[in-house]
Formats: sequence, C-alpha cells, structure tokens
Amino acid sequence: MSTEGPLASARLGYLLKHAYLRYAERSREALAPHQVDGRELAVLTRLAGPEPLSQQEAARQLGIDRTTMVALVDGLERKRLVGRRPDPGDRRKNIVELTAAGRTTLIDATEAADRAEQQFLGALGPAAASSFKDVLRTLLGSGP
Amino acid sequence: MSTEGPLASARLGYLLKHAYLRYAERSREALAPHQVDGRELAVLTRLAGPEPLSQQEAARQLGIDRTTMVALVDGLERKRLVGRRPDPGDRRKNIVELTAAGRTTLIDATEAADRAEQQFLGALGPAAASSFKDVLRTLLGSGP
DNA sequence: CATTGATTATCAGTCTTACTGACGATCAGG
DNA sequence: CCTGATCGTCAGTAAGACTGATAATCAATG
Repeated sequence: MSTEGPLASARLGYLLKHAYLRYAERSREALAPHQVDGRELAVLTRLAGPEPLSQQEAARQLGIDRTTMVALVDGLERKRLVGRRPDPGDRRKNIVELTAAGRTTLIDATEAADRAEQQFLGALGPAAASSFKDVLRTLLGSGP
Repeated sequence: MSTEGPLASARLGYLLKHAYLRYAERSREALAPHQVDGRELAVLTRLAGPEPLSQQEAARQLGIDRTTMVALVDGLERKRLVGRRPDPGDRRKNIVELTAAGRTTLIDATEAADRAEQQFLGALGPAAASSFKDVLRTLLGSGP
C-alpha cells in the first residue's frame, strides 16, 4: 500500500499475462513431486472420462494442436501413465488410456493442483474466488 | 447454453491461459495497423513518462528481461518510434526517448488497445469489467 | 593514480512451446 | 478400385525468453 507500483496503470494484457505466469509458477511447484505439469494433468483428466478418447479428440477438447499432442502423449507414455492402443473400429486412431499408475497420479496431482489454486486465490475471499472463475468462464464462453 | 463444453470443468490454469490468449489475439488485430504489438506499446507508455529512463529501468518496471529489452528497443528504433542516446551523467546507460512519430503512435495505439479491451470485456457489464481488473491487480499485488 | 568490484548494454547460444507442411496408413463413398 | 478425407507422425521453423560471456564505464578504495 506504500508504493502504488506499475500495477495501477497496467493494461489488461499485462494483468492477464502476469496473473497466468504467477499461477503457472505456483502450479509448477505443486505438481513437481508428481512428475507431471499442468498440461499433462489436464490430459490425464480428460482421458479419465467414461468413454475412451483418441488423441485428436482429446486434443480438440483441450485446445491443443494435434502435433503437440503427439509429444505430450509420448511423454506420458514414457512415464507409464497412459498407454496407446489402436481403435478396433478405426485403425487410424489411437485410443489413449490411463494405466493404474496414471489413475493414482491423476488423483494425487489433482489434489496438489487444487491446493495451489486455493493458495493462488487466497488473497480473495472464497466467494470472490469462485466468482472470479465464473467471470473467466463468461469471457471464454462468449465469442468463440 | 446448449452444450456445457469443457469450460465447466476447466481448471484455473486453463481459464487464465486461454483468457490471455483470447485477449492477445484481439489486441494483436487492433494494434496491427499501428505497427506495434502489446509489449512495444507498454514500452512506449513507460518511456513517455515525465523523466527519461534507461533500458534496464524500463525493463525492470515492465518485468522484461534486460536481454529481451535490447531486441525490443532495436525494433522500436528501426521503426523510428524511439531513439537511444547515452546518459550524460552515466555513459554506461542508454536513455531511450520517444520520437515525434513515437508519441503519435503511442496515442493512436493506446486508443486502439482500449477499444480492444472494451470489446474483450464486452460480455461483462461495465461494473463487472472494472472489478475484474481490480481482482487481477489484487492477485498480482499479494505475494510478489 | 591504480586497482578492484559492480553495473550497463550487448551478443551468442540454448530452451520451450507451438506451429506449418509433408507423409504413410486407413477409412468412406461412388 | 479411385478419390477424397482423416489420423498419427515427423521435420523444420518461429517467437519468446532465458543463461553466460564480454567490453565499457562507474564508484570507491588504497
């Protein structure tokens, strides 16, 4: 409260970028013990759904490029968290499934990420924190 | 409202990252006619202040690495928007000043960026838009 | 004055992330 | 069978930001 700093005059782009960078750092620290990063956790979360997904279906849902997804699944497979197998109904597709280790990691890493999220939003009240995420969803929901 | 999409379950990191990416795209379009990008506009804004700044002073205020600032000022100088001259009091430093064209660009580009910001926040009410920026400032203000 | 240590701007190299473009394999429709 | 489209893959590229090193300069000290 002593120095007003450059924040007072900061433009929206600066605020959004640095809020993201700040959160990414917190998240990185929280997830480091679980051998995954935030994107890998998001992939695991998607793949844990009820029906099996191909790489590109998962990629589309997450807004990840199809070529980026290759390297991402490569990494998860190297860590034995997921496995690829050809879709019997369409052999162009790879079905990507979580291994047992993948399911364990998903649970533990999700917990760690939730804590990092709460810590990051700690300066806001619980109500403001929840409404903050709602506002972000509103912004992303309008105008594709 | 028909499909709930992946947004409902999206994690904070996803929301922040994609909100930033969405805004960055809007900003890029708005600034393209003015020959600058968002970072360059931020640099111009800082340099337009009352007292002259060296490269590293400006970089520190903007959270930009000193080596990144070299290329950034190179680009602005190539476009004749800023000029370097040695600080007479400390010849290690470069004072970076806006040219007349730089001042014109600053005014026009700021206006365009403000419009992009309003457009991006359009889905929120005016009150919610303002409080959204306040929340971001709160998050960045707590715990550097 | 000479020396030492710190600071400024710069450059070269590296790393991450994500993209484009191309390719073979496979599928669906005529 | 062909043709066109889709899926996964790979090679190459580009942006952005970092590390480490260097020359010039400054401040301070003996």
